[in-house]
Amino acid sequence: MRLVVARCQIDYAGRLTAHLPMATRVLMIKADGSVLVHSDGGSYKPLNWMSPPCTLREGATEDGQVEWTVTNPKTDDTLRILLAEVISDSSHDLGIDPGLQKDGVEKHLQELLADHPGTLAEGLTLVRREYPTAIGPVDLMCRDAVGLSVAVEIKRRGDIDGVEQLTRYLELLNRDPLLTGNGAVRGIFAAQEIKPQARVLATDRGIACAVVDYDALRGLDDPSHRLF
Amino acid sequence: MRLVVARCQIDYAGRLTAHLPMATRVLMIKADGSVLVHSDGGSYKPLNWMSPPCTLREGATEDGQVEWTVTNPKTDDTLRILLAEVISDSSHDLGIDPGLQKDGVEKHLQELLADHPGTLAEGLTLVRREYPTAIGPVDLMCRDAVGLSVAVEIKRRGDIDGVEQLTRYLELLNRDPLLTGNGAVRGIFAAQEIKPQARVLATDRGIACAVVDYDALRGLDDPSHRLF
DNA sequence: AAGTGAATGTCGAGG
DNA sequence: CCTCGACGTTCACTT
Repeated sequence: MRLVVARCQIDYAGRLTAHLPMATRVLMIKADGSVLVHSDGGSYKPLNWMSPPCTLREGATEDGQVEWTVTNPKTDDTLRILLAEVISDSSHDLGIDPGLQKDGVEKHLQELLADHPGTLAEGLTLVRREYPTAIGPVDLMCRDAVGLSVAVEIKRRGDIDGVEQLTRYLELLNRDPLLTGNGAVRGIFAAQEIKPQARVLATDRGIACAVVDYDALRGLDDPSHRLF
Repeated sequence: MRLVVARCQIDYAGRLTAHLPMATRVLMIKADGSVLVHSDGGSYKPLNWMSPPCTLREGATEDGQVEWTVTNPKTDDTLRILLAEVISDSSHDLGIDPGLQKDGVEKHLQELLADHPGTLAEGLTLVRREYPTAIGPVDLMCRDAVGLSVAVEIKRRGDIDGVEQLTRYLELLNRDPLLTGNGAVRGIFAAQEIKPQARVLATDRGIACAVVDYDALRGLDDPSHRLF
């Protein structure tokens, strides 16, 4: 890992072209040759970057300025960095990172709802998770109190895409006589947050919406919240 | 901008929880208090981060180790960094960045196709760009060789979402007698790359697909390619 | 290798 | 302020 603080000007050419005027920035060069250009603001996304695999070639312009050329041989992307003044340049051996452990994403939400389908609708019971169809798996296939099939689509953030997805599933499922024997398959759109447009579209299509409280669900599994 | 190289262990709690075991990493602390944790690999996304607005508080554990606590008062996200060994710690004043100038994204594709609708279908002419409807603007509204209306949806990468979007437009447009006077409004789905699933869905719905060559289109506008 | 869906997405425009 | 769609999306996982 090499860290360079420098006054520089940068040009990128790849899927788009982009230009950064001369200014002081931080250049991070990783062991795999990838390069990140950061300014003192914005969020985690660099102003500009090159993804691996790529190689950095150090050269000079006619007038003696240092110029880096970073190229990705697979995509033909190039990043040209003109260095007007190097303020700091240091290298460090970081070793291999053990990696990030995550908890609390959509998969966990699905697991929790699979364990507690009754929180979505009174009397709902799980038939199976990841119920397979020709166009992909339905998150939860359930049966309601009177024995009708219910397809549940789970999102962390519920927007129109999720409603469209569930609609496609329902169209397909409602062609299956095994599921529709007792009546049409209903849909429930479950998310931690449901956007107004998504709610309107869902309602228009007869799909129920369920806003899920992740912490409350987790509480159901937490021994300290149990009654016995 | 402060750059710290340190052996550290990190815990994040916010929309999810995440943990990074003890290892050597680069910590980037920006002027707005935001923090980025980078390892010597991966791409531009940090292993962990805190977005502004947030504040960094430097403290110590019982056993004397340095501990940083970064908090975002709005979202209640917290990042706890336990520093076992600081290898390097430097600060630099970068000033304000003039910002990035981009060229070559979807807007340009739309401009080029608006100038050359005939490349989408023989005899197609532009009626107007960003044709307004109740559910949003249609990228290009055109008329074909025999006077029928054609709605064009443009994407850089064409996947199912785009087909759904165009379908919604077509449903709405086909209720307008002014447009359907001569016959139903047709749809063209134009993208630099069309995913197989999107193509199948489009075809199933009678929507034509057009793969657009950005460079060739640009060539039509380039004086050096003109015949006269 | 290619496709598909999630993401602590981020970012910017427009209402 | 919120909502929506694009993104050099990136990323992980499946086929």
